[in-house]
Amino acid sequence: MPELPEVETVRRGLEKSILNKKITEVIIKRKNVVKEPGVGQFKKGLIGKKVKGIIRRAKLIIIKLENNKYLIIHLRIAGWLEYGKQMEKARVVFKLSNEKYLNYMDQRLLGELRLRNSYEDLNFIKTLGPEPFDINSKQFQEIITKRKTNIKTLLLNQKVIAGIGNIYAQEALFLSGIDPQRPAYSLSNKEAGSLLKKIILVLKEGIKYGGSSVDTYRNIEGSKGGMEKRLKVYGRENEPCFSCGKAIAKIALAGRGTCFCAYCQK
DNA sequence: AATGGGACCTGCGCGC
DNA sequence: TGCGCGCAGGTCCCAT
Repeated sequence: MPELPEVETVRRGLEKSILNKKITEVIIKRKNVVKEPGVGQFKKGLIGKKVKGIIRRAKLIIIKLENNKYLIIHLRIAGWLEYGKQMEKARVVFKLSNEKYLNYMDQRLLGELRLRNSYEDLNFIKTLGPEPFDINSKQFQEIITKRKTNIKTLLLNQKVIAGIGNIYAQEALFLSGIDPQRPAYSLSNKEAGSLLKKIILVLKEGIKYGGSSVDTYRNIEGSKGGMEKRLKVYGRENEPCFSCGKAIAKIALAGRGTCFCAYCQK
């Protein structure tokens, strides 16, 4: 799924659905998705515990429990969480004290669940860059203008800036009129400032419309997002640019599909 | 130090 | 219809 807006949408949904509910049962159908601890300890640490908080950091959902343990969920590419009835295709099911279920769905089995005593010390989290909302344009300039990689690939590097993925990177670059292939250091201060503004704008728009359901992503209620209809370049190869009308191009950067308008983005 | 490619998985759509 | 291939919202590991 799941880039920052989708994960934030999930976080808000969880806050409404499972906060202060107790986990009464954990059914693990695919034990490989539970990365730590072992499935026995995983269940034992969760069953009978009340949910005390839902945190998002980058693309991670962090569920705080009353025993001060944290359930850390990374949805990776195809994961989502669905609340309500128990689902047949769920990989892990959490039964709650109100007789409802939280289903961990993940067609491709690339997602990860962890139960830990803390989350800040998880290596991935420790090495994350700042949230886009937490930096100003000067800090953003300092981050990107030292780097040689193309700007689009840099935006996907979670250690540089956290939460942006392949959809929103392409959208932000289109909105700021910057060619995704440009070396990061070649951006002027003005361009860097504009890019950060557009990143924040598009992420906020994504949150406002409940995320993008390009493929498997669903919100807590199992519904699609509304943002996928508002995307300007992602998934629009050969379709007309909304600004100039010429065909949207698609190239690969660091192995990832990248759509952009070669006329509007310089 | 930083970059690119492959690996991890499954399922879908496309062309032949 | 059936099959093989390429591709998919993310991140890690390894060789260079």
